[in-house]
Amino acid sequence: MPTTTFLNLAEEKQNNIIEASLKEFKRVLLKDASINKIIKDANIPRGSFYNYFEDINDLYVYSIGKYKSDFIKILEQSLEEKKGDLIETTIIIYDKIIQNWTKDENKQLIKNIFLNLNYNILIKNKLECEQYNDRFKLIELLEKIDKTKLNIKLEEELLYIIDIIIGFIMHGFIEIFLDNKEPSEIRTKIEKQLEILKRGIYKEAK
Amino acid sequence: MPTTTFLNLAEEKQNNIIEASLKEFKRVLLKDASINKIIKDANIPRGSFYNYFEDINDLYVYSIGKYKSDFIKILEQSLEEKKGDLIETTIIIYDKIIQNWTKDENKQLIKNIFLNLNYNILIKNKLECEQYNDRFKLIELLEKIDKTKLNIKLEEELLYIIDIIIGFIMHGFIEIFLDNKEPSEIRTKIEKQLEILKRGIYKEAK
DNA sequence: TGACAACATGACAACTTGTCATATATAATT
DNA sequence: AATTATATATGACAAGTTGTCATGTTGTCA
Repeated sequence: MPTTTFLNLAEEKQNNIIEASLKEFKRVLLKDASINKIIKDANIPRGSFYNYFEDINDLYVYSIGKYKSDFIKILEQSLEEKKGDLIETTIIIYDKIIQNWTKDENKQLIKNIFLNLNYNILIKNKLECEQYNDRFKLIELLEKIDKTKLNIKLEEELLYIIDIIIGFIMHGFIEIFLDNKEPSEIRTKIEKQLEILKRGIYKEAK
Repeated sequence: MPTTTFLNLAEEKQNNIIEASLKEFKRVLLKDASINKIIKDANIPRGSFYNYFEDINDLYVYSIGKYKSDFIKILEQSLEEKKGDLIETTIIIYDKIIQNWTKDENKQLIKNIFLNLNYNILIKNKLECEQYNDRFKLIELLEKIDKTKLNIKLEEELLYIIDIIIGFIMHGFIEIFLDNKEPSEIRTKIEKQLEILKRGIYKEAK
């Protein structure tokens, strides 16, 4: 998390720093990103950087935040649109994200964000979410899911199912950004995976 | 991949280097690992290192290889033992890996391996597998799975299912190594997820 | 023996990061 | 208005990092 010193900065100066960092995170992977380049580009002295952020990971998680909240917005809209149907929502979310991310000039940045994804970053992110109220938002979202169609016994099973679906989508994006697969091909694959999930993998219910 | 120069080295010298690297990979995450520390510890000159490996990632993937093949062995054994039952095999694999990894002095190293996991590394690994015959092994394994119990239409669906199951297990390990959750608790969770997968999530098959 | 290729070596340039003493601005108190 | 306290700015610096490359050294084959 940035320090209050950073947050008290004039908005323009904050933006300069964020923009400079995104430029760097677009250029190279997080592990190779250079604080030097960022501070030179943003025109701030070295010492100031360390007054604002703990280290480059700290800056990264903060700068990338926008893409996370974009994602959550898309999620909310889609659930609404499909009246709580989990599978249909998944497909439409996929389409919207692809539309948002693959076209524009941000593709390189998004690709790097995916490549940077490791459990280290996920944990840092998770802690941050718990500190803030992201968790509450998640619960609100869960309540919008139409459970009447679902074959679940306990509320917690819903969380497991969502985990599985997120896995499908994430894996799909990886293939698009890294293996340069066609979004349409991956869409088909995800649809098939969802079909499997819908009907179950065992012939007779035990 | 190491150069042939490295592979022609006396076995003891090779081992020295691998051991030194594992010591370093145990100490810190890959992104912070120091080639300097490794070459000093293995007592080889700087230039030699670059005669043997392209960079530290190259060395990492190679050094970690043992754990990967351990995993594949456990997989083969377990499938045999459970006569091809996919779900039962999953559970027993989980138990065996936990037994193998959580006790001994390697826990810190394994933890770091998980933390290092990112799609960057996965891709590097994937390319290596394709180059060698790991892919063939996978196909052999697939043939040992008892498909008579499974509700699948096409062979390729089996691959999707396996992806899902690997997701469960990986996620479980993360929680054990990073959130310090109890292996028994995670076991229960994985069993529940498998149950969901078995029966499907939708009430009526479409 | 000579010639060529394969490998070993460590000095070096060109970076990196995080710290810290010092300077400056802003606010609070006398 | 003068003094004190607090917050912020700054850049030189130590201590590290990596990859390269010219120069040795060794081994093999004609």
